[in-house]
Parts: sequence; C-alpha cells; structure tokens
Amino acid sequence: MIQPHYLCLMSKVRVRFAPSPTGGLHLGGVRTALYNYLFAKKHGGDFVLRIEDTDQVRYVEGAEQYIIDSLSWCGILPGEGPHNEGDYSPYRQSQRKSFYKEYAEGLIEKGHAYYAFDTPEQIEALREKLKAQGKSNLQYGHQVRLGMRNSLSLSKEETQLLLSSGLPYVIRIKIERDEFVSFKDMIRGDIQMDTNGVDDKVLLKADGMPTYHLAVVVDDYLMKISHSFRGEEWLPSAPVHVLLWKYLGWEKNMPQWAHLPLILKPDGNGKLSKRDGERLGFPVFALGWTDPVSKDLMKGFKDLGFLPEAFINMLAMIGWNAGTEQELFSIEELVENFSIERVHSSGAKFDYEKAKWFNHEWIKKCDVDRLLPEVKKIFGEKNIAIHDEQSLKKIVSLVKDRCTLLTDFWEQANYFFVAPEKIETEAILPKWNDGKSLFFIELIRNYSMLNLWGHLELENSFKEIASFNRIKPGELMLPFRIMLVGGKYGPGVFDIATILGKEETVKRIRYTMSLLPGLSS
RNA sequence: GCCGCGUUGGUCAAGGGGUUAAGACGCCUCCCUUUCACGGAGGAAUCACGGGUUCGAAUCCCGUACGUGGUACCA
Repeated sequence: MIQPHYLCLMSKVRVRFAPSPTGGLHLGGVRTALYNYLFAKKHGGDFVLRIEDTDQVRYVEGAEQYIIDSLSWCGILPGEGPHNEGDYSPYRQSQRKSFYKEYAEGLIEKGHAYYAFDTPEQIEALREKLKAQGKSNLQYGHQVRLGMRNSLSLSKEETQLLLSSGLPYVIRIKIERDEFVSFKDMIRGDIQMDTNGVDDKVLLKADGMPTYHLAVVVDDYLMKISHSFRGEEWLPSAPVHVLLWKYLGWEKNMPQWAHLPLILKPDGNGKLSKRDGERLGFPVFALGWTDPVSKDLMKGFKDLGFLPEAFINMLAMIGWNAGTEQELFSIEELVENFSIERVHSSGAKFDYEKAKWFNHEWIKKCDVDRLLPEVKKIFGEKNIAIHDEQSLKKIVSLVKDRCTLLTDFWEQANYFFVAPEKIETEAILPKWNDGKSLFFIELIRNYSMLNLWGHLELENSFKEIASFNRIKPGELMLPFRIMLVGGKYGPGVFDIATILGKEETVKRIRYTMSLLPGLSS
C-alpha cells in the first residue's frame, strides 16, 4: 500500500559541510544532490534545496550562495531563487529552534529522553581517565548514565532546581539495551543492529540548536520527506534515527532510506577529501572554492574546462550504472534511466582520467552552438575579441574532436587569431633545401594572386607548383603546416589556410622563410 | 578495542548456481590520416583466501584477511 504522502514525493538535499569552517561542496555532496534530483524527477516529485545553517556553515561567508551556484551550474537547480523557502518554511535550523525543543521535551515526557547537566569538559576528563586505565572509549549510555548528572540519576526536585538555575544542559535520547533495530535500505536491503553499541546521543545542544540526529527526524517529518538519501557514513547512526521516528510516534511516516556509497581516494586510504585534489592534481569541487582561512583558491571542474553535462554524467556514474553498455547520458536520460536499486553498495575510487574522458566525449557530442559561448569565454580570457562568429564556428567544428577540456581550445585554435610565437624550425631544417625554398617562393607569388581563396583552389595550386618543381606534396605539407601553426599539430592545412585568409597565410610563410636558410647560390 | 558496511583486471564495472567472465578508462600493437587528433581492428590484464553446500560456486553459507565508515554538545 502506498502511503498518501508517498504519492507526493519530495526529496530534499541535505548538503553537508565538513566540521572545519573551510567547507566547500565537494564531489560527494554534489552527487547526493544529483541522485536526489534524479530520483525525485523520475517519480514526479519535488526537489527541494534545504541548506542547514549550523554554526559551522554560518561561519563561512557566502557558503550558501556557493552551494546554490554549484548546483545551478550542474543544471539541477534554477539559478534564480528563491531557495530555502517554500511550503514548509522556515528552512533554516536557527529559525526552527522552537520545534526541536518542543519535540525533545515531548520525548522526555514519554521517558525516551532526559536532561543531562554534565559539561563537555567533565565528559572529556572522564574519557581521558578511562583511556589512561586502558579501558575502551566511554559511551554515554546505559552502562554509565546513572553515574552521571542527569534527570535520570537526580531527583525530580534537583532536576527542576538545576533547570531553573539557568545551568546549561543538553537533552539526550535514552537508548534501551538489548534492543534490535531493523530497517530497510533501498540499496543494501534489510539491516539489523542491536542498540548495545549505540550511546545516548545528544539531541538538543546546550545552545538550543539540535544535533543532526534530531534535526533530520523532525525536519523530515514536518517537511513530509518520503525518501532520504545520504552518505554511507551515516549508516552507523541510522538506528538512532529509526528509534527516534518510533519514539516520536511517527513510525508510519518514516522515509525510505538509501545510504550512498562513498567516493574514495584514487590511491586508497579513505574518503576523498578536498586535500586530495591538491595533492593529486585534480579538482574535487564543481566550482572554485576559496578556503576562508588560508585564502587558497581551489579550482573547480568548471574552471578546469569541464562541461556541466560531462560533470554530472561522470558523477552519476560513480556508484551507479544502467546495467547496459551506455555510458553517455544527458540529464534527461539520467532521469529516465536512474534507479536507486542499481546504486552500488561499495565505495568507488575516483578516476580523474575517466572524468576527462567523459568531457572529451561530451565536447565531441555537443554541437557547435553549445560550445560557442564557452570558447568565446576562453578566448576572452586571453584578450582575444571575436569579430567573425561564422569563422569561429568553423574553427570550433574543426578542432573540437581534439579537445579534452574546454581550455584546450586555446592551444588547439590560438594560431587562428595570433601568429605563433615559436616556429618549430628544427622539424623543417633537416630536410630543407633549395628546391623547397623555390617552391615556397613560388607559392607566395601564386597565393598572392589568387582570386578565389578556398580550400580547393589552395590545394590545387599547391599541388601544381609541387609537381612543376618535382617535389612530392607530402614533403611540403609538414613545412607548410609548421609555417602556419608553429608545430606538428592541428586539422588539415588547407582548412587552416582558408580560414586564415590570403594576407595572413602569405605573411606567415614569409616569416618562417626568413628564419630558414635562403638559396645557396 | 567495539560495532557497521564492503571485496570481479591497475581503475570503474556487467553478470547473482552451468558464460570462451560483457563493456569502459588507462596501457600496448596495427590500420586510416603526407601532422596531431577522431575513427577502426587487435592485445596484455580479473572473480581476496580457506572451508563447506552442490553433479557443478565468481554467484549460496561460514570463517579469515584486507579495505572502509562510525564510535563527539561535527555533519
């Protein structure tokens, strides 16, 4: 039986920041957002961006806008707001403090939670002491809670007194021992854990803000979230959340869970982190991110010349595939083909080479009009203004197959706009002779007088003069190419010369000739 | 330490009792191209280990090893 609210699917992105105030939305976060989006779209639901404004996030200026910009670039969020608004507002945790407190206190009344007055310092000291004795980590749970300062160990009067004295306190969940919690994960199937390893997690912090544990449950309930996707690192605390749904009496409304596999470092040893990007030379953010502390700018996929289409395609394929041989998917095709059941349960190492391959494929696949604004931007950054859009289109279609990154368009096409600075004469010199000198002198004369400047005319003249001078055209192609572009690369020489135009072509031949030995007589 | 999750070529992976164990990236060879790419053909390379169950195990079960995550008034 489908519950009514499941028919009105809503999926929410819970964008997560690293605890340090130097966050940034990295690969794992964007992928979670992407899977949320794909799933919601596929099932006709809504995709809601809800940014948690915990202390850490607020600390980073511009972080919210950065998240919005990142997801907008990926095409899974409209760039224009409003975000963090909607039918279930307010969305900011700081504005929902009263809800969390209300439910936490309700839990205490039902005997599923309690007030605790121990300070973090006291607990820390106890941990240190136990560690010194060689005992395993202290868990604030059923073993020790009666020995601590809380509303379970204290009398009602003492508790009241402490509460009214204004002493800081937290609210902790009371986890019963020897209880089995089982739930279904859409990716992993049935999961069962006992509660003995789970401690009495703090639900409401001393500053009145909820911890993640309380916030997910309360928000998911209030916002009628039907499916909750998050990283695998949350699996160990899932029992706490399931228990909370039960204790709050909302079990029937509990969302379906999916714990996404982790994206791992390419060289092993753990989750991919932002440091790995710097260390191994690839981006880990969609958009560039400036570390608020060190002020270091870490470049994003966008800055390195990735197409958003390629980026999300690549990202979607980390941990999921359609089960067919298809690897290239547009966002629409992803929506159509995505299924949460086909998401893997094991982590995948990130492979930058493969990421680049996706981009290369997408550049080849995209039509010229899609590429044009991107290429213009790249040339703009090099202070090259584009006057003739038609010839730029020709240039783009000529060179796009050999560009892996958008930035490659500069290396592959700059010679159309500026004469090459360095001419690889060393590649011409060994086979250079008077015959070739004569050929090019004649070519200059001939080309200068051509009325029709087209591929066919250029090639015909070239070959005629070659055969008249008894030189194989093949021996002349390479020198000619180097004269025009500076090195041994690029599309067909006559295509290049056609676009370059008469004046520029002749000029470049002349220039290189001046670098080469003249006629020996 | 304890608890959870995982393990198919170097990497990403399909396959979930009988397959010559797909495919992709990367690497190598050749063809095409009088350059570089694109494209095409081919190659090297894999079921972590040990026990079961079974006529038969990469596939199911149990152990071990390894990896990874959690064990915070962080998310």
